[in-house]
Amino acid sequence: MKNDRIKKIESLLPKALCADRQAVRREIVRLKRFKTKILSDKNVKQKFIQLEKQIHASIKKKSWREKNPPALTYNPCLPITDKKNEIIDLISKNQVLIISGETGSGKTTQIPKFCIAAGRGIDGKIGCTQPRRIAATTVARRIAEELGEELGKSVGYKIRFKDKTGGDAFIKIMTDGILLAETRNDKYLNEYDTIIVDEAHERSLNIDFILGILKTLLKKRKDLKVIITSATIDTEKFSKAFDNAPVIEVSGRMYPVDVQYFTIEQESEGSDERTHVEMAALAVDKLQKKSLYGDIIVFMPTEQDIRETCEILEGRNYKSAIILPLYARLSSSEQSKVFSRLTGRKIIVATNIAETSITIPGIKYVIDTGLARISRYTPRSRTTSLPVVPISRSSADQRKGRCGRVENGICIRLYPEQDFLSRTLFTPPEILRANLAEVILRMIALKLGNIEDFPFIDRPAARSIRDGFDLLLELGAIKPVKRAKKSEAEKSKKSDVFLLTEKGSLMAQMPVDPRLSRMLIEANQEGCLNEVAIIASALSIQDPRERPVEKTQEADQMHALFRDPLSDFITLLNIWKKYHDVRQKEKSTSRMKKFCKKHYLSFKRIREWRDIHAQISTVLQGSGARDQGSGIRSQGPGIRDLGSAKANNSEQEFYSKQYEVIHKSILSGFLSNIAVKKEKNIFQAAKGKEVMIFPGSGLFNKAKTWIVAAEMVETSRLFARTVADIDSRWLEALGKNQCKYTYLKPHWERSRGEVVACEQVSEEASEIFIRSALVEGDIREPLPFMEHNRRLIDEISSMENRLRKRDILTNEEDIFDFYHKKLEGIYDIRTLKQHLKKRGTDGFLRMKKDDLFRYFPDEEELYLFPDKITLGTNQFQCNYSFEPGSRDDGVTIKVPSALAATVPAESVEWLVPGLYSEKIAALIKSLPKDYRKQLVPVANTADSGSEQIHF
DNA sequence: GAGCACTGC
Repeated sequence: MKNDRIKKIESLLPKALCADRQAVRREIVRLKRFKTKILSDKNVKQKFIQLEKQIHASIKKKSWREKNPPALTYNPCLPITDKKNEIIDLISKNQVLIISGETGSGKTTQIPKFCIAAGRGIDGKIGCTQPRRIAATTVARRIAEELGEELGKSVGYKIRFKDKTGGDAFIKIMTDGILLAETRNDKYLNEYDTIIVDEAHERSLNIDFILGILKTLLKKRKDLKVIITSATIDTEKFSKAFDNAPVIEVSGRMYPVDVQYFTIEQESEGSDERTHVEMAALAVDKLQKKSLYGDIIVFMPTEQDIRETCEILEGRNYKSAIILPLYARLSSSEQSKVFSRLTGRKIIVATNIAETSITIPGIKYVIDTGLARISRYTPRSRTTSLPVVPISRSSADQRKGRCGRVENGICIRLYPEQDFLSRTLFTPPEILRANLAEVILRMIALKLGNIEDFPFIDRPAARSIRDGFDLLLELGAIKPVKRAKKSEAEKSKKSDVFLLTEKGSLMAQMPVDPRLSRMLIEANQEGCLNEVAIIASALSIQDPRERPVEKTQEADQMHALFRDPLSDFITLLNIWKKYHDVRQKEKSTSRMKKFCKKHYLSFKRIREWRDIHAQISTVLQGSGARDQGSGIRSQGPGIRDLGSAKANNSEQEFYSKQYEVIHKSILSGFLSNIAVKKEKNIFQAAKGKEVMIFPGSGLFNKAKTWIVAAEMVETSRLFARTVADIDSRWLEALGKNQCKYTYLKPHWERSRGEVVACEQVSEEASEIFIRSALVEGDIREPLPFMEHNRRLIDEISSMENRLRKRDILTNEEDIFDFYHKKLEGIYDIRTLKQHLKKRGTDGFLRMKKDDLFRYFPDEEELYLFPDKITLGTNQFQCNYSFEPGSRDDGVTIKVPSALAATVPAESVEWLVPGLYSEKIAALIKSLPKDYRKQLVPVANTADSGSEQIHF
C-alpha cells in the first residue's frame, strides 16, 4: 500500500512547482527510510495525506501559472528590443547566458520579460538581483508599470525590512544580499527556475559569492537557468568561469561623448605642482567661459577635496550657477538638492557616490580627476585603509557615461591619455580587498566545502583566507577538526578542516559582522544583551550623527549632550536612550523628525538603526538567548542619566558594573583592537600598529591607559574610531579561553626584546615570542638562522610574484609550528641565545625548502618568467610584482637612461613569455567588434597565440 | 585635529 502511494505521488511530481517537487521528494526519501516502529501507521497516513494535498495544490498553482503569465509588451525604442528574439532563443538553448549591455540598453527591465517569453518563471520564480535597494525597488516598479500591473502581483521586490512579493509573482527583484541570505533556508534556491545577476561587473563580495554558489548549483540543478549581465567588456571572464557560456552584446543608447585629456604640457604648465582641486576649478572656468548651458559634475576623491573645490568655485561668483557638494555623509536633504530643477547651471562636486549610486539626470559635462578613495584590507596588520588611488579605466568610463544620456556630452579628464591607457582595466574586485571572515563563516555554515576549491571568479589570496580563519578562531566561531593521523594525501591538501562551534553557528545566523555577533553572545552571558544589541546595531549603520560643514560647532554642541567621557559606545547608547525617551512622550513622526533635526541626528539612519536592532533581537530570541541582567529593558538602559552629574553611590556602583560588563562584551569581539597609551592620543596597538584616537571621539585628549576600538582605519594616518577606556584586568579573564589565538596581550616589545605583560604566562609568552619575533621577524638584530630562513622565504615569494600565484609558500601557521616544536618554553631573545649556545649550532632552526614549499612549481612555467632578459645588446634584471591594481603589477625592468637608445622600443612591449597570453587577450578585447567576434573565446585564442610566439 | 561606496536570515 505504502509503495503504491509513493509511486502515485512520484508520478505527479513533474507537474508540480520546483520548490514543492523538491520538498516532497525529500519527504518521500525520509518516509522510505522510516520503519513502522518509528512512525505509527496513523502518523504515516497523515503524512501521506499532507503530501498529497501539497502536491495537488502545487499542480494547480503551476497550471494556473502556465495559463496566466503576464501579458508582455515591448518598447521598440529600446536598443535591446532589436535583439529580443535572439536573446529569447539563447535563453531557451543554454543554461547560462552572459549579456553585456551599456547604460540605456534597457537590459535590466527587459530581460526578465524575455525570460517569461522563453517560458521561464512557471516552474519557479524569475529572481533578479540588484546591488542596491533603491535599484531593486525602482526596477520592480518600472517592470510592473510596463506590464500594466500594480506592484506585488506578477512583479514584486524584496529588500531588507521590506518584502513586496506575492505568492503568485513571476518576477522577483531583490538585492543580492537577500538572495544570499535565502540560500540559508533554500540551499538549492528551489524557489527560482531562473536567476538573473544584474550589474555583475560591480563585483561586490555578494556578487562574487553568489556567482560561486550558482556555479556549484548548476551541476545539481540542471533545470536552473542563470543570466549574468554586465556593463563592460569584461564578459570573457564570466564566460570562462561558466564553461564558456555564450555572450551576447547589446548596444547602449548613448549620445556621443567627446573625451578631452589634459596633455602632459598642460599638466606641468605654470607652477609645476598644481593640485587636482585647482585643475578642476580651471576646467570649470573654461566651461563657464564657453557657455552657460548644461550641468557639470566634478568627480573628487575625498570630502575634503570637495569642500575645497566648492570654496574655490564659490569664490568665482559665477553668474547663475549653483555649486552643490555631494557625498554619502551629507544629510539627505542636502543630497536631494542635486535633483532640484533650477534656472541656472548646476555644478555638482561629488565623490564616487555619483559613479553608480546616485544618477543625476541632464548632466552635459563631466570633469574627472581620475582619483578615488578605495578601501583595502591588509591581513598582515589587520587594518583597513582608504587610500586615494588612480581609478581604473572601466571606472573612468563609468564616470564618462554620466553625461551623454540626453544629448551630446563632454568629458574632461584631468590627466594625459597616456596615463589613462596605463591604468588597470578594472578595479580589483572586492573579494581581493576585503576581510573574509564573514564569507568564510558563511561558507562553513552553508557547508560549501573547502574554500580553496570554491569556484570564485577571482580567488582571494591565501594570506587573506588564512587571516579570515584566524579571526574566526580568535572569536571562537570555529574549531579545527582533529585528525587522528594525517595521511600523505591529506597532507598535500592545503587547508585544515574547520567546524563551527556552538557560538559560531549562532553567529552565522546573525545579519551582522562576526565581531559584532560575537559581542552579542558574550553580552548574553554577561547579562547586558539589551545594551550591546543597541551598540552592535549602531556599529553596523552609518554614524547617525550629522555634521554639516557650515554648522560644525552647533552640531558638536548638540552631540556633546550625549557624550560619555569614557566611552563612545556609551555615547551611542545615550543617543538611543534619549531618542526613545522623547519618542515615548511624543509618539509622532513629525515631532521625532524635529527632535533629530534639532540634535543633528539623521532620522533615516536612526530608523535603520531601530530596524536592525529589531532584526537582531528577533534572531536572538529565536535562539533562546535572553538577557539575564537586572531586568533592564532596551528602552531604558541602566546608564546614568544625561546631564545628571549628581548620582549617588549605589547608582555609581551600578553604573561602573554596567560599564564593565558592556565593555567586556565589546572586547570579546574586538580583542585584536586594543591599544595601550604611548603619548597623548597616540596608542600602541597589536601587530606593531600605532593608532591615533580620531578627533571626533569623546576620548580625544582625554583617554587613559588602555583602550578598545571598534574600528581602525587608515586615511591620512591610522585612526581609532569609536573607542572606550578599558581596565586591563578585564583582558585576562577574556583572554583565558582564547589566549592561544591572541597575540596581543601580553604583547611583544621590540625595543626590549621581550614579551611585556601585566602577568606573564610563559606558554602564552612563548607563542607570542615565536610569532612576533621569529615568524613576523619583528626583531632588532635578526639572528643568523633567521637571515637564512628569511632569504629562503624571499626566494619563494619572488617566485610567487613571477608566476602570479599566492599559494606556493606555506602558511604562517606551519612556520610557527616549525619553531614551536623546537623552542618550547623559550619566550625571549636572551633565553633563545642561551639555548643556541648550549646546543652549539643553529642548524636545527634553519629551514629547508621542504619546510616552506606547499608544492614545487612547474619548471617549464618558471622558464616563462626569466630573471634576466636581453633587449637589444644588453641584459636587464626583471622585477616581478603580483599586486593586481597597483602600478607595478606585472614585470618591471629598469633601463638606465644611457642605455635607453640600445633598447628597441617594440621589444619592451613583449618582455616575458609568461605574460604574452594576458597581453594578447587584452589586445583582442580592444579590437573593433567585427574582428573580435572572430576570435572568441578570447582566452583560448590568446593561449594558442602566445604559444606561437618564439623567444 | 577629521572618512569612498554598498549590503544582510
